[in-house]
Amino acid sequence: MLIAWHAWARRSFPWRADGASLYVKILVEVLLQRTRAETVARFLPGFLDRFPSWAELAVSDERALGEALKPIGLWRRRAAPLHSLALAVVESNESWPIDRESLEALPAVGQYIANAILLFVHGQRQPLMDASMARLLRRYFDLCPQKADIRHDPVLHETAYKVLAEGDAVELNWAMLDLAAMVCLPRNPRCEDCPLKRTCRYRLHCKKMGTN
DNA sequence: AATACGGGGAG
DNA sequence: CTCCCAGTATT
Repeated sequence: MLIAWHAWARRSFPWRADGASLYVKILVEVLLQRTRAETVARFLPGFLDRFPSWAELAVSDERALGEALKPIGLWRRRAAPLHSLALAVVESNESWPIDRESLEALPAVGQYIANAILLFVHGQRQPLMDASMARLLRRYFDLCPQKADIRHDPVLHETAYKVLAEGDAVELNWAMLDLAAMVCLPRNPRCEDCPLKRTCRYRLHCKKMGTN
């Protein structure tokens, strides 16, 4: 069982803590883009020291924000959109849209972060569909991706919604992300250590055809 | 459908 | 040294 495994193997991050603010939860999703969670975990305290809220972020100098983001990379890519997002959030008095179209119209918000907002802000059963969750689902269910872009792959998303249909959607998301990050690795997956190895379709596929 | 963005960690 | 990382915006 995925949740049973996660109960003892779960990774602990500041933004997963009970007291984590909505600001921290959404902000980190921007910081986590193409960036290891452990890297963000180390970087976050100092960043929050300087930018503790949407308001502080909104009134900050964009160049200074870029400088602050340098240690985790993609700083030029993140600074402007993040600053614009902060302005929009303050302008709306921190009330988040509930429809996907409005959310994805926000700066720095794409398919993934829109789902994160629907999950964390509105409590909807939405998948945090990143590259690693896509890999996990593709392997476990032996899926053939319809699209090169995981964000618009109906098979991946339908499968994810089925997984999230029952139980704690947030915990299930974290469990899948953690399993993908620690066991279902991109190159050398540790299948022998996997809690799902009994039912995973990837093991057979793996032994017959090698890696993928 | 491809690419750029980016510093840092793991093998 | 190469590959990959809780993606997004642009071409």
